[in-house]
Amino acid sequence: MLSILLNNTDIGKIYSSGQCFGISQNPYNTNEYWCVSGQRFCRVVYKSSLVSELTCFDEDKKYWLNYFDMETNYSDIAKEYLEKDGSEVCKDIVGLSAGLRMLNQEFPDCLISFITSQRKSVPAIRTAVSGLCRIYGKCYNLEDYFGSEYAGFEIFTFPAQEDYDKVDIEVLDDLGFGYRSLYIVSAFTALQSGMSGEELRKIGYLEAKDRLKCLHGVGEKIANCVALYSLGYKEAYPRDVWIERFEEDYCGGKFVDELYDKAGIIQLWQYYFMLHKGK
DNA sequence: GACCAGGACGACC
DNA sequence: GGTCGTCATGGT
Repeated sequence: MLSILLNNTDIGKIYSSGQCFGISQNPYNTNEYWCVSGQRFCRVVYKSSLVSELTCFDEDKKYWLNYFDMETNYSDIAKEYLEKDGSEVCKDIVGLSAGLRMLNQEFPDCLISFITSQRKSVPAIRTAVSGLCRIYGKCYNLEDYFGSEYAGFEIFTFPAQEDYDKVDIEVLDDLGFGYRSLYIVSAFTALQSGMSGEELRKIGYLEAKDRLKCLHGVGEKIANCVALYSLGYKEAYPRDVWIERFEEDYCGGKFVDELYDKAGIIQLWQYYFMLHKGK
């Protein structure tokens, strides 16, 4: 295990930004978070408003630095936003978003999570996805890697490719997926029969989005979330109910996302602002 | 015990 | 092309 300090990173804000449902908070220590991505996991501890500490396996260091998007300079994007937009509110949005980063998620995790997300609250999405991992993922005892103080703590990774065909619709029903169970099973079938993040990253944003929308339960919004959060298409600008409220309240109806080649990151800030302003 | 949830879909017009 | 009722269940 190795530990690294992540600058300009607030894991608490990342956790409550609605972009990822594979992060859990230690109920006994709310400064401590556990991240699952694919078949990997790590610990991240909140140190201060601009510093978090990552602890992971030595060989996964590069993976997690990319996962937390440490190469991207967010102040450049903020500067462009402030210059082009010019409204009063974008100062508040940029200020509130300090330390918030956009995670580079695994394609399968992201696809399944956001199909689950429709008509569900964020806590309910977390419960359902973590249940899926508990049944079909691999179990790790944290005590083995982080010491005796973690006796009894277990973590479950996302299901691996070779286990996709084991996913059963009745189990999903029991886990509370509701009417989305059928969507999830067919998405796993698509993943197993060749649909991959690698290919979707090659064919361009619009073509990738069209292919995603061919899946049952994937419409414009979810396709945009998957394109943005797991395929690297930062121009994607998912419009959910909160962004529509934002556009109505602060933009006279529409935010001109076409002005920005990384509009999706600005969308993450705006979404976070709508959920946390005045708190 | 209502009420709503980071929407999508099919049936209609 | 647009609108509208329906979808199954967990949180609050």
